[in-house]
Amino acid sequence: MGSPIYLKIVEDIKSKINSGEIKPGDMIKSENMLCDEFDVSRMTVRKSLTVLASEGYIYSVPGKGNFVNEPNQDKYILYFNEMTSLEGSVEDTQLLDVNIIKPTMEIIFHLQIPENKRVVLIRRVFLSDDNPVAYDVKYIPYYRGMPIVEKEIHYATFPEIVAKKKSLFAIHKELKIKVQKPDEEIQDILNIDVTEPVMAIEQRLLDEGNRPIGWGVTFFKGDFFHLQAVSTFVDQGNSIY
Amino acid sequence: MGSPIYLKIVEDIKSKINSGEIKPGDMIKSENMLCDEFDVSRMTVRKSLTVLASEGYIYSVPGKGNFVNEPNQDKYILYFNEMTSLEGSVEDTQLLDVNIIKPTMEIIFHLQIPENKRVVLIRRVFLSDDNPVAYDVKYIPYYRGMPIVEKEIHYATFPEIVAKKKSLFAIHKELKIKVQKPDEEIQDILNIDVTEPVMAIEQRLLDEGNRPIGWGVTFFKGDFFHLQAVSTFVDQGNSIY
DNA sequence: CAGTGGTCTAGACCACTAG
DNA sequence: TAGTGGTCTAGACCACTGA
Repeated sequence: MGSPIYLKIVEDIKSKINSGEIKPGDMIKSENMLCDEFDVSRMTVRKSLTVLASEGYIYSVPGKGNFVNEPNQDKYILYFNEMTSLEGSVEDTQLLDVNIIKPTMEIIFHLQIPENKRVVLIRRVFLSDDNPVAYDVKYIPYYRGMPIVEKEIHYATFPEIVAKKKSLFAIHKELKIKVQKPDEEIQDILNIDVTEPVMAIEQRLLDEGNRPIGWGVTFFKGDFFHLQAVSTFVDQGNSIY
Repeated sequence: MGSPIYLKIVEDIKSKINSGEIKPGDMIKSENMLCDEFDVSRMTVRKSLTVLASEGYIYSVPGKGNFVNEPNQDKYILYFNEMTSLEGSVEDTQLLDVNIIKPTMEIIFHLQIPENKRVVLIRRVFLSDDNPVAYDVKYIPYYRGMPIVEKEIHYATFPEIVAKKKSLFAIHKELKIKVQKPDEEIQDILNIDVTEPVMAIEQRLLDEGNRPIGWGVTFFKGDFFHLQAVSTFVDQGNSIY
């Protein structure tokens, strides 16, 4: 009962959408009509419509009206973190090496750097019960004076490694998720045979200007790993707060 | 230029956050102070703060102030659709069978139904160049008069199958993504041997009241499948529109 | 208590769309 | 031209936090 008027309007319109009374593509009542219907000022109605729009229910076209959105069926929220996404989580991390190398063509492509530019290579193994469960390879463009402190790299996630000073807000990330038959190197490191499938998660980090600042792949032993995702368009309990 | 004042305020605060001038946990200027600073009314300032909050940059605590959020490092947007996520996309679908069956314990668990309730089983194979690339199994609680029309099921996605009449807005979905060694049935259907890894994507559909209304798994041949995800917290070009 | 954010009003002017 | 949404104002009252 204590809930504000604008939320009542939000609920009213949501229920009309959920029940199918108004369908995707339909125009909803105009703002002025809603003002009359609920006997409120236009700003209050607009507050409601802002909420509905930010939750993806409607969109507005200036000069025409507000319209019901197509539900975005294929959109999910995914949580991923190479350090914590493992079942039972990682107990220890083993830093295989940190090296400054000449980039391969693949690395040049992914980091979009000149051929003569050097690259920092970081290789780690994640352990659970003293058994290797993931193998992690990362490439970062090298610049003079870069602080490559083993201790810092040991337990850091990729964005943390790259963004020593930058605000993490500015970093854009892309994941590519694949299954893979382990090659000999991976079989060796993860102590598995060729029939054990591996989840390969490729991470690309980009700065504000969409310039690559890091690229890497983490190979997870299949039986120690899964991802979960949930659809958007969840009525988040009308989270007051 | 032509851009409204409230967007200038948004940009100003965003740049202070991105540059690190104000950091996660910091309180930003109070609304009244921002009114003075930009010489605008409070509603205009609040419009700006609403935008920043909806994009995840800030949150507000009544009686205290507005605070900079921790960037949600681990959150990604994932797009998935069992019919279109395959490389080169599916050219054809083969409906193996549609049956009404007695549920196994696993199905009872996932659909949260009584033991004596019957379940509709749908099995499909997705083909590309006449080769099987995915095997799809779905379970839906059976109710009398349910229209199980083979033609409809042939090319439909899971939510479409379940939500014949309901609005798709009301459906909540969960995905579980795993790699898997193919068992003999899958080897047979996808025409692969045990060394070929398989991506298993489990889908759970829930209605408005979080009651399960569908459960299923799609097994993708590894070399024909990958997923992509991008970080949230993207400055979506300040999409005016 | 003074200060904060949350809600709401009753106006205003603008640019856009469509008949 | 009438109707739509987009922006903005200058107030108001409220509940809440902290000194």
